[in-house]
Amino acid sequence: MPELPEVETTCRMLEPRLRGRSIAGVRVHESRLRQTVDARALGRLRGARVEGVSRRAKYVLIRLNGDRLLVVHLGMTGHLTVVDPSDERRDHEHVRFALDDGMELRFRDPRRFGLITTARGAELPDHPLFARLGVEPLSDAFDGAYLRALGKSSRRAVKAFIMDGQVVVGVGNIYATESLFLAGVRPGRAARRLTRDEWDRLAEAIKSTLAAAIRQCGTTVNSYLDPYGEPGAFQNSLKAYGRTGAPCRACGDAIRRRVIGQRSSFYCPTCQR
DNA sequence: CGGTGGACCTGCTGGC
DNA sequence: TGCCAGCAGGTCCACC
Repeated sequence: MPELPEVETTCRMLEPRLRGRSIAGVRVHESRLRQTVDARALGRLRGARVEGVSRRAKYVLIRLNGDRLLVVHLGMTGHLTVVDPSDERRDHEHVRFALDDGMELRFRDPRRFGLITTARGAELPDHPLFARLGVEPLSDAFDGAYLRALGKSSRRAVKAFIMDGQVVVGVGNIYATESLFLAGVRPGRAARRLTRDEWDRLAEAIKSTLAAAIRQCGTTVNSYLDPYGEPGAFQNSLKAYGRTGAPCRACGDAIRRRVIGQRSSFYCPTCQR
């Protein structure tokens, strides 16, 4: 499900429900996620107080007192919610945290591509999950010059290049597809063939697409739901993703589908060069 | 070294 | 109705 806008939405909605709360108990029902869940490490968080909720790449960082972090990655189908403990536990609700206000934070993930672990804030820069991550696309460090510096000698398809988390984080299949449409660049172009102008347009397209999707609380094409159980709205604004054969909203030509790097890609053969 | 292909999972959809 | 193939928002690792 989740790319940067969905993770950002999840963080923003969790923050007011978690900040100031303490963890009263932890239950792990299924530990076989992307990484095996360390139930003892999670259990040591009992008594910890939530200071805030933030995001790095597609990781949710629940910041706790004492420089501790509860780190959650939603994978493809992960979901965090705060519910009443009397709500019947659903299939695939793998971890539950009792909170001191009587509510419960639950992590649900049918495909189990997500992960949930602990870390120290100070160690994040050297942490194996975080050490090699690229720049945040909404930061000033990310622009056309940055993309070009890394991509100008790469033979990879530009779509695979911008989905590489060591280059820029948070850009998954939907937003890579939409950003390339907005920039007018075909997804299969070799990165090193892009012009300076195209790199500039692509960086700006990534920023504006992600920002617009955050304003719409993310994209729900399959299963994504925010912590209140509500879908996003950006699926109504998609111009290319999932629109095989449908008319391009700009020129009317039929949108095409092509697989690049084992991922479905969609583009307009007229608007994208 | 850069780049690709497969692996990890469950669930849904569409065709027969 | 049942069965099967193909598809799904992510990441990691082995291999060329």
